[in-house]
Amino acid sequence: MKYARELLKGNTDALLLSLIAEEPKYGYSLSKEIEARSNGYFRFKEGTLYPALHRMEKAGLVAGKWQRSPNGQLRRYYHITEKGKRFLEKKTIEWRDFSLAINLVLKPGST
Amino acid sequence: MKYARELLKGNTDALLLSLIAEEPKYGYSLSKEIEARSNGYFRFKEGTLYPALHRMEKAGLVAGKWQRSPNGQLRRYYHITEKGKRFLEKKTIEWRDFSLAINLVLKPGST
DNA sequence: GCATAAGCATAGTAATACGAGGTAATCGGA
DNA sequence: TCCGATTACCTCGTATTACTATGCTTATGC
Repeated sequence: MKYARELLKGNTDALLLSLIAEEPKYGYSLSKEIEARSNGYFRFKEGTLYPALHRMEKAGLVAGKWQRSPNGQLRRYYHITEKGKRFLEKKTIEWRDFSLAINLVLKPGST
Repeated sequence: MKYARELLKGNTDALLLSLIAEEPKYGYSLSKEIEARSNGYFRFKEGTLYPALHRMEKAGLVAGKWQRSPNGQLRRYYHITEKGKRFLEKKTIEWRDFSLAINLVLKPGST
C-alpha cells in the first residue's frame, strides 16, 4: 500500500486541479477528498499540499479567496481558472499517454 | 507527445529492470529498446540512463560486466540479480496500484 | 580521410514531495 | 469548565532524481 514518493511527482497538480474543477474547494478538504476518492491510497501531506496550491495560484491555474465557514473558521477557497482548465485537460491526456507507454514496456503485448 | 520530466521520476528503474530481466543488456541497447517498445514515446537521455544503471548496480539490483562485442567495442552488460527480481515485482505491483489510484481521482466512477 | 554512429561517463541544475515544526480557532466530552 | 482532538493554514530544509552539457574512445560507411 506504500508508494514511492517519486511516483507522485508531476501528478500532484493534476490531482488537486481535477477536484477543484468540480467546485471551489479549500486545502484541508482537498486532502480529505483525495484520500477518500483513492480509497485511502493517497494521503497528501501538508508539506505537499499547500506549496502545490500556492504554486498553482502563482501559475494562474487557480484563484484563491479567503472565506469564513459557518462556524467562523477561515478557509482559503480555490476555484479553477480558464488557464487551469486547459492545463488539466492537457495533463489528463499526458497521463493517459504516459501510463500507456509505461505499460507497453512493463508488459509488452498486453495492449 | 511531450511528457513532463517529473512524471518519469520513480519509474526509470523499473522500466530498465524489466528489460534487463529478459536477458543481459547494455546501456546503449536499453535506450534503443525502450524507445522502440514504447512506440517512440520514451527517449532516455544519457544523463538519465547511465546514472540509473550505476544506481541500480550500487543497490545490488543488477550486476555489470564488461564484455567485448564481436567487432571489439567495449560494452557494459547488466544482468538482473535475485534482489533485482524482487524489486521489479514490487515495483510492478506498486505501479499498478498507483495508476489505479490516479485514475480513481481523475475519472471517478469509471472503474 | 572524415562524418556518423556506437558506447560510456559525470558534474551541475531544476523541480518537487515530504518531514518537522509552528500558529490559531473550534468542538466535544468528561 | 477544562482539555484534547480536529480543523485549518503556513514554511524551511532535505533528499531524490531527470536532464543538459560536455567530454572521451572506437568502429563503420561513404
